[in-house]
Amino acid sequence: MSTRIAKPRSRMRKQPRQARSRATVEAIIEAGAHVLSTLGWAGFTTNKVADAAGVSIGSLYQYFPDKLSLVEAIRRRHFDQVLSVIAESAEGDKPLKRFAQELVRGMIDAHSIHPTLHQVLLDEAPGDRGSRAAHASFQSRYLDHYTAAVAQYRRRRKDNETVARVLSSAVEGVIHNAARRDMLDAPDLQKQLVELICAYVSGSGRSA
Amino acid sequence: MSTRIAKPRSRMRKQPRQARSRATVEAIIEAGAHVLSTLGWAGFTTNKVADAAGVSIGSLYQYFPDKLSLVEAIRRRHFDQVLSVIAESAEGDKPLKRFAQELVRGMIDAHSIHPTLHQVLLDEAPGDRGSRAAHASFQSRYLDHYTAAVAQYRRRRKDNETVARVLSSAVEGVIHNAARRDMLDAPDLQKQLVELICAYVSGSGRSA
DNA sequence: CGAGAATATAGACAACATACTCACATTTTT
DNA sequence: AAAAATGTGAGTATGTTGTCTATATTCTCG
Repeated sequence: MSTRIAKPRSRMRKQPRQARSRATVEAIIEAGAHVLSTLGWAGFTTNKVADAAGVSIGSLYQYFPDKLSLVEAIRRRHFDQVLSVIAESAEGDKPLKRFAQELVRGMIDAHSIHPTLHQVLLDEAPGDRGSRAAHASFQSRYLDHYTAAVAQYRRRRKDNETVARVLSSAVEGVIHNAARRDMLDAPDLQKQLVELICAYVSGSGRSA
Repeated sequence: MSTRIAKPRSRMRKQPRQARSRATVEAIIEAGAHVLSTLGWAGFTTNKVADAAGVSIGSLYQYFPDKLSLVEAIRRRHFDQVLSVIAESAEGDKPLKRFAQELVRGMIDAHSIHPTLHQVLLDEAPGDRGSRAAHASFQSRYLDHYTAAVAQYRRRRKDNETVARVLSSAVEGVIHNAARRDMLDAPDLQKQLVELICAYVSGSGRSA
């Protein structure tokens, strides 16, 4: 009934109302992503983030009640970006090879800005109380795209769940490894990753 | 000429001479591996390690000049273990499928004790000045096993380097993902990972 | 065996880093 | 010009690394 906004209080201490403060919040999140990506969770300090964003530490705590809520905002933004990229690569009725190519390209693009952010968010940064659901939802939607693709292209029907999981973690492993070496845009690697996907999905169950 | 021992001074402050202190050092390294695996690099504090090892902080610094030299010792021990496991899975003249099975089994075994230690050591924990060489050497020997296997089983000769890299990072990705979920011993997963390896190595270059 | 040397352990402490607060300054809106 | 929103940065409480000295244990050798 009231005009009160339903946005969670735990996420932000204060809602930014003017354009100026919205820019501040954006700068903090972007700087946070940068610090997290380059220095890892251990090097992710609120003071460094405030510095990198060009704002004072006080301003940071004006909008984020604590460190975790900041990393939560970063996580949310990054996962949304990745999901949309993946989703659009996986829709439609393409032949397997085309799907694999677009998937690989999408994954590489999604990791080009902050190469190690994804892995840091997944492995190092702790998830806070309220984020479990969001995180699980992301993982689930993420896997769904793989499962759908696997179901579409694979001959055998059994173990589609497991196959999707293996495929997604294999792709992530390759992307992650390439990101660590600054090799994300090596064309050899793209080609081989596409081959791996095609070979596994189409060939699985033949030589058993 | 002198009887001075050539062991590096930077690794240990004092060489443990009595059995008691050798046990202490071992306990510290083991506790360190445990803390690193369960709490990650950010939670890896010297006090926690000393506590977990059941020794005082003073004892820890008696043998390790600083935090990095401790993580270095952990790294060395763990990588030696993994390498020996991999090496013995990859020797001999087995058919591809048998090689893949033993490789997968070996990787799973190597990660069963401290499931996430490998990833933490690779991604989170910083390498110190002197360890770059050792680390590179490990990576290189590690890749060599893959490259040898790839060269042995693949039909096409080109891009063996890249194929080995893609394969190893894919395997690591799957293992790592399973470790995070406590699914390392799910038999489905083992089977699918074996299939992935076989499909990629044997099928690569067919549908191009 | 037993005294003194060598080795090992303990934990208080100094120096520093980090998360987060608070009283106040500045800018924008009304 | 009053009020609301935004921005500031020194300051506090807490935790971490690594040192130092006192104490306990083990070894060596007459």
